[in-house]
Amino acid sequence: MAKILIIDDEPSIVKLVSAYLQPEGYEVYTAADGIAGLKAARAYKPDLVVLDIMLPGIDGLELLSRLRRESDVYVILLTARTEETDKIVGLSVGADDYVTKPFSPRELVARIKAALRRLKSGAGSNEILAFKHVRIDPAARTVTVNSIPVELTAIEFDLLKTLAEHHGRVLTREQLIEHVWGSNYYGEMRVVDVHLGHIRQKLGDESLIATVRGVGYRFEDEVL
Amino acid sequence: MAKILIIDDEPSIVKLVSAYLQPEGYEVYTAADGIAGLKAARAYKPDLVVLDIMLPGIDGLELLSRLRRESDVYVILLTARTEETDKIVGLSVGADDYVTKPFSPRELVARIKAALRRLKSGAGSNEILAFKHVRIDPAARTVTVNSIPVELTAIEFDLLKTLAEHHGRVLTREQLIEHVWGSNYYGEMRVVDVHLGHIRQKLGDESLIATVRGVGYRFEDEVL
DNA sequence: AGTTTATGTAAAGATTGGTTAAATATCAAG
DNA sequence: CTTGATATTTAACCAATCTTTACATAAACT
Repeated sequence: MAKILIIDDEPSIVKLVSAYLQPEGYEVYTAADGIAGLKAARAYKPDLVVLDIMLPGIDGLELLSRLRRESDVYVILLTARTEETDKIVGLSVGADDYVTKPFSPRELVARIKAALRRLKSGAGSNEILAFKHVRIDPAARTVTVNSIPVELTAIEFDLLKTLAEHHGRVLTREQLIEHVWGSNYYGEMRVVDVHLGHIRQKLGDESLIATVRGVGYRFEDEVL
Repeated sequence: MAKILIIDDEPSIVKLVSAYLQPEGYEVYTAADGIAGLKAARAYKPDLVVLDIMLPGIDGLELLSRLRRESDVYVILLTARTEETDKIVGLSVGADDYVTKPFSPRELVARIKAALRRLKSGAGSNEILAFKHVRIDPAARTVTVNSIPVELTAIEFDLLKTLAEHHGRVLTREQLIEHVWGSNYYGEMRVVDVHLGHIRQKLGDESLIATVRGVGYRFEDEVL
């Protein structure tokens, strides 16, 4: 999942924010001063940086402007009060959002999520997928076989949609898990088999999903 | 796509903002003073106006108040500092949002997008929504089921309306909150469940709202 | 045949959503 | 400014459902 870098010298804040982010599945990296922050940003290539404006060594704004020279990463600035000047200067230097201390962790997490969602958008299209008698509508999350609606669970739907989006190509269990579960899944690969069994059962003979022994599964879009 | 009018006498700012907006597919019009701005607004009927408060000729606020007499267009005010007075006066005269200079083009673009998104989907249409036995009148904010009026609270109404406007599509709790509560809500997502429970209770079996487990809710417009 | 890989099934475990009730916020009227 | 009515939000519980694991069986390949 997404990588987040927190640059702040107050351990309590770093701890608090990490505690909120990690359970959500984010990879959280931290740095306690500007130099370390810049290095960490280069090393880990985070998707988002939470940056305290008050830092020992390099000042937060200075760090931000340096960061901007080499990266387009989304930066949320943490400012010490509603010092309006901080806000203005911060935004002019290139911050994407800012949160004033004291802040609610919940709000910060919400902003982070919103930002990442916005960044990621454009991933899965919402086009209707139709093959033979199978029709998949991602917007409505409905599936019909011969115009008869079929009820699928969330995972079953995502699995079928992923296969259909890559119709004609074999997808390994790992690839399917990457798409449907995301990269922080550490369970068995065999889950895929079980859910696929359920999909086949529900779609009947028209499931169009072929097994490629030793490799994975393929959604058949044409007769072979 | 959407039409945006920028009214500002500083060519550098006009250029900068245009440069950010045009690649996004917006039709961008510009005007360098108040008179031209008002004319342009009448001629092009933009969906959104970015208006600098400091203008030669007619002052920005004066222009805004004139504009308001004839149009309901969304206006983002560009103010020269964080003069709180500017903000307050601006909003009281009818601006919908404001950005302080110097600003990050990125932020301005984000706000424009957000505003247009909100306009397009939510408050936009005032058409009566009728499905099966449910009839929703956004202008009067009334709902009837089988011609019998049903009393809904503000949030319940907006929630139902939002779902009906996107009938046939699944909306996540986040999307519903974005529409009904706006983008700066940082409370629990489950609040949606509670209000939905109330709506269902009041509308009875005809609520037409389906739960899509693990995803969100969908307003059913046809039998599947 | 023997090995490997996939399928079907069932039961344990985890999530999710409906519901309720209490806490909090909002608003109008006194 | 209080009060009371109403609306909204939070939190908790529980039932329903989904997900995962495990294992037995079946099929495919060597």
